[in-house]
Amino acid sequence: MCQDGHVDKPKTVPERRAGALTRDRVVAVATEILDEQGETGLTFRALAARLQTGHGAIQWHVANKGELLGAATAAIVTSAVGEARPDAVPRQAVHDIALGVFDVMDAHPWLGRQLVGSAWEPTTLWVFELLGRQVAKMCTTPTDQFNATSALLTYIIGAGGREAANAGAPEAARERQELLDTMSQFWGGLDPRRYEFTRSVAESLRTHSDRAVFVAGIDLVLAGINSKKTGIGTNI
Amino acid sequence: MCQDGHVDKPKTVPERRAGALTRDRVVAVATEILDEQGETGLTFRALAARLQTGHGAIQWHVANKGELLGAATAAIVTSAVGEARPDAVPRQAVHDIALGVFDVMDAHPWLGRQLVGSAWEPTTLWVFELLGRQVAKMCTTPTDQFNATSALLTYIIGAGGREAANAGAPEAARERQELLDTMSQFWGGLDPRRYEFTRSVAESLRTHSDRAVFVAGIDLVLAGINSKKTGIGTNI
DNA sequence: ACCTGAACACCGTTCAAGT
DNA sequence: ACCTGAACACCGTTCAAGT
Repeated sequence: MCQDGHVDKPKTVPERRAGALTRDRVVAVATEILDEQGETGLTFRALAARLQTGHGAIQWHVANKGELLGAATAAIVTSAVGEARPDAVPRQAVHDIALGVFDVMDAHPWLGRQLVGSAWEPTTLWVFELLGRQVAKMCTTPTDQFNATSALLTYIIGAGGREAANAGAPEAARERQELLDTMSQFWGGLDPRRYEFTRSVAESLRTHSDRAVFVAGIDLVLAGINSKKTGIGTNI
Repeated sequence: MCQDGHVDKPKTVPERRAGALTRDRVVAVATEILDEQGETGLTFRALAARLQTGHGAIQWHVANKGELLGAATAAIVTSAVGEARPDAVPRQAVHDIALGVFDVMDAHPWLGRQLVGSAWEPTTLWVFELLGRQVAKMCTTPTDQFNATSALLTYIIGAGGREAANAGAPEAARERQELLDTMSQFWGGLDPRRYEFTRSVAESLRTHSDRAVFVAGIDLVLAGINSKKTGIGTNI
């Protein structure tokens, strides 16, 4: 297209083609595909097609698919959870961290399963660290701190996994509210003898906000931590 | 081998071969393979080989792999979580349910990922129902009950997913304690400025029991529920 | 009804070969 | 060093054909 005359380009960018193939670019485009088509849509061949190269070339930058998914996960989550504001009270700081992870899991539904599957990868460890600093202000012993932080981490990541499962449900095309209406009606029609509780919360299912329910769970854990500190609620 | 004379067999068992191929048998053998080799080891071909049939035959009984995994999951979990003892206090009953799921996830590491991935399948819904009945004795409004039960379910299933991730870690062959020692040493050697908290709980990691940490998390949520009921701990 | 096995489309990964 | 593309082994699923 462009007529390329003899222009003295500054030698800052030694690119060899329009978009040089770097590991970052591979990961970025992989994230695009993941967001559009989910985990099953991401193949080395689809990735190669979009990057306009052979699929073998990609594997020079990332060894295998697991590494590719891991890198995409790390890039997103790390930038999502920043340092806590130094003046924030522990509860607020934990909210910030938890919701940071939650929102990013909501925006990239494939993230949930990925984070669940990676036990103590650097990304997970960093979230653990950030949560732990706040928990440390609320618990006395290291063991209590370890337990409480583990609980928060397990809950947060578990929520993401379930969010991902919901997003990838049978009819993903259907509207969320329409799906909740159908499910709520199903719950309401269950056998009262076997599903007395589920029936009783059918309306809550219909009107609930995933995010609000998520935060409510965080607050329950935090309240549990706090009640333990004050010595109240230990004998339930 | 056996000489088959004209024996009048009772016509109770119309079996056509030693082990007739039923859906239950397919699921049972699939579970065997899953326990031995994990999710990647379960293929229709491997299953067919062990069942001594063609791999197409299996697909007459179970339509696809998802259904196979779902059936295996349902069979195990349903039998693991029984009805709660009527005389148990809520906390004890929740422990029974939660530990029932945890132990079965621990025995079948592939279960975790499977339960995380199935959002509101009958199996999950049943655990939700059982948990909810106990929570209903501790919370007032349906919304609080819904939120609290969701939190417990998310935590329990999330824990199973992370357990599964740990079991499928790089060197699965290594002993658990050896792996914890290595990890603990790594945590202890982290940069004190970036990982002050993680460093401080390195010893807790080394000596912790997965099951105890799991229960501690359950108790935090329960304490949170209780503190909300008593109106204490709402302002953390 | 239940079972068989060939065939199809697709995948991750490897690797000899290029520049 | 970076990239190419053929080749390999393997998978889930389909389906015409048998009993």
